[in-house]
Amino acid sequence: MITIKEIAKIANVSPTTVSRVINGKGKVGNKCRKQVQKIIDEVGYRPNINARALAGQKTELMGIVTPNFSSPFYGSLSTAVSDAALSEKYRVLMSNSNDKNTVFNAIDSLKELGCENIILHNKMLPQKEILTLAENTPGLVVINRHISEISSRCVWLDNSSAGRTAAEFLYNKGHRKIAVINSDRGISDAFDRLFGIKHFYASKGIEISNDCIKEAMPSLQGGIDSVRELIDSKAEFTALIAYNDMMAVGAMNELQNMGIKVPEEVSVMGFDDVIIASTSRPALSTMHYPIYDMGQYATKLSIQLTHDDNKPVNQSHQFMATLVERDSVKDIS
Amino acid sequence: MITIKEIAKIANVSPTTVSRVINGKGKVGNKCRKQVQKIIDEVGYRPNINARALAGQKTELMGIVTPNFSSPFYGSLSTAVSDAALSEKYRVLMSNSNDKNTVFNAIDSLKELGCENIILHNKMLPQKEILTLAENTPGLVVINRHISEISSRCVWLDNSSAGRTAAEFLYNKGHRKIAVINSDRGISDAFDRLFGIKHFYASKGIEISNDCIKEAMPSLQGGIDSVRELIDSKAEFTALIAYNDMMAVGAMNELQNMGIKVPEEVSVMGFDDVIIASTSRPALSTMHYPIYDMGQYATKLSIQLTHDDNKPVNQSHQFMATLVERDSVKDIS
DNA sequence: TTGTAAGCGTTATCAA
DNA sequence: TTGATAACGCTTACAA
Repeated sequence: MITIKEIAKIANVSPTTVSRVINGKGKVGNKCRKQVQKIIDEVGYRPNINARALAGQKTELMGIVTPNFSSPFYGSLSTAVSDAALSEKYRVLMSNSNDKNTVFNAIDSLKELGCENIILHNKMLPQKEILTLAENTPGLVVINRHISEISSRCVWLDNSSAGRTAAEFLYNKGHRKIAVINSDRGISDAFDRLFGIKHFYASKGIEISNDCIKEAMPSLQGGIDSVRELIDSKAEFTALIAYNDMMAVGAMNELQNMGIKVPEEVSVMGFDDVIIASTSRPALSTMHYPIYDMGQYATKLSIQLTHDDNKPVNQSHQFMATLVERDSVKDIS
Repeated sequence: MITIKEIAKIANVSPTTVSRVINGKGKVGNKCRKQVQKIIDEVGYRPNINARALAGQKTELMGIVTPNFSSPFYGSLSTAVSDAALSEKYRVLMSNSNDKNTVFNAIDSLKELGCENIILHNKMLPQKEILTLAENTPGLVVINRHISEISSRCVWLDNSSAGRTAAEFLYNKGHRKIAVINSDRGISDAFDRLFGIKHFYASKGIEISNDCIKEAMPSLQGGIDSVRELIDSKAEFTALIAYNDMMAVGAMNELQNMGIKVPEEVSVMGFDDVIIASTSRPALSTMHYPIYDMGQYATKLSIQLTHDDNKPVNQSHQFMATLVERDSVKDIS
C-alpha cells in the first residue's frame, strides 16, 4: 500500500505538504502543488480512508437505511443513492432495518464507521427520535417523510396533491363513483392521498361514501381482500384507486377472477409506478413516484449539508407524482 | 466516544488485556476476562472500526458488487447478503457497476476501506480478470458464475438441470412441440438451460427445431419481440419457455394481444420467480431461482474463507432451481 | 497471565 | 510557504 509518506519522499517534501495538496487546504506553492499532484496521479495514490477517519476527517461514505432492498421501490431508491453517491466519489454503505432497535443499530453502525451522510427511509420511528438523530447527525436526510422541525432535511412527496391528480384524472374520464383501497398502516401518506382524492371530488360536489373506502395491507393480498369486501358490501363504483401498485394489481386480478372486466366495467389506478405496473394485464395506469430522482436529490442534499457548513439550506424539498396512463382506466364520459 | 483506554482504566488493567478480551485472542485470566467483559457490556463500548482497520485487523465489512439494485432479482440478492452479513455482525458496503472499469473501481473502493469480503455478481468480466481478483482477495466469492479454477469460491445454479426440469414438466403436461426464447447476451446460463431443455426432449426422441428457438434482450420487450418472430415465422408450438420472467410475461401479454389464449392455446414458463411472476395474468409458472438462499450462502462462505484460514473449503456450491406451478401451463395430455 | 511501547496512515497544531 | 510532532483508537511484538 502506497502511503502519503512515500509520496512525500518522492516529491522531496513533507507529508504535511502532500496532505495539503490532497485536501486543497492551507497554503502550498503553486509549483510545489503541481509537482506533488503529478506524482500522486502517476503512482495512483489514494488516501487511506481508515486513517483519515481516525484522524477525524471526512470519510466520504454515504449510508442508506431502508426497510429492505427486495421491493422494487426500495431497490430504486438504493440505486438512486448509490448512483448519486458514486458520482460524487462517495462510497455507499447500506443497512436494511425497520423496527426501532434495528434502525438505531443500523445508524450507529454507520456512524461507527465514520459515515456522517445518511439517507433514512423510515415510517415507524416516532418523530421525536428522528429529531434527536437529526440533531447529532448533520448529514442525515429523511426521505419520504416530512417533519416540519427539520423540513430542510426532508425530501418528500406531495401526497395530497398526488391524490388530487389521480382523482382529477378519473373524474375527467367520467368516473363519478369511485372506491379507494388504502394502506392500513396508519401512515400519513395514506391519509394525505385520501384527503387529496376526497377533497377534489368534494369540490365537484361528490362525496365518497365510507362504503367505498377500504383499508388493508399494502400488498397483493391486501388488494384482493379489499376488492372482496367492496363487492361483498355491494359498494357501487366505476373506478378504484389503490394505495400502491401491488394492491392495484391484486385488486385487478381479483376483479377479473370474479368475472368483472377491467377496465370495461371497473377502472383501476395504482400508485408508485414500479415494474409490476407495466407487466400487469391490463397494464396499470398509475401515479409515478419519482423515487429515483428523490433518492439522487436526497443524496446530493446530504453531501451539501456536510460540506458547505456556512450555507444553511433554507429550502424545502417536495416532489410531485405524475400521471402515467396505461390501459387500466376507461373513458366512460 | 468511549475508548479501549477508558475501559482499561475502569477495569484496572491494560488496554492490551481489554483488546484480548474483545478479540478472544491470547491468554486472559478467567476472572479478569469476566470483569472486563462486564464493563464493556455495561458501558456499551464498541471498538472503533477505523482504528481497527488501520492497525491491520479485520474490518468485518461485507462488500457486494452487482450490476444494479433496481431489479427485483438483484434486490433479493442484496437483501440476502445484507441479512446474512448483519446477522454475523458484519456491515454491508454496496457498489453497483457492470462494465469492466467500474467493477474494478468498485472493488478497489471496497478494498481501500479495508473490506476483504466481497460478493461479486458479474457476467462481463473475462475469467482471467476474475482469477486475478480472486488471487489477491481471499474473501472474494463469485455468485451465479462458475469458474472451475476457483470452484470452491463460486456459488452458482445448475442451469442445465434447471432447463431439464422445466422441459420435463412441460413434457409431462403433454407438450411435444415447444419454443424457447432465450437471452441474446451470450452468457453461459442461457446456453446451459437450452442444453438441458434440448437434451431432455432429445431423450424422448423429440428434436426442437431451430425455428422454435429465438434470442432477444432478456426484458419485457425481448419477450414481445420473440413472440412476434415466432408467430411470423409460423413456428408450431404448444408451450414456450422463456429465459426469465420478464421475457415470459412480455411473451404472454403479446400472445394474448394477438388473441392467442394463455394457457389454453399456448402454455408459458418463466425463470427466476421474481415478483412479476405472481402478479402477471395468468400467474406465471416458473423455475424458482433460489437467489436469496444463494446470497446468504455466499456471504457465509466468504466469512468462512477469511476466518478459518487453516481450513480450506474443498466443496463446490451448486444450487438447484425448483418448479413453481401457477396458472400459465395447461395439461394437454 | 499481564503490561509496555511501537506503529498503522492521516490530519492538525504549532513553530520555523 | 513549509515542516516537525503529536494525536486519532487499536493491535501486536516483546518484555516482565
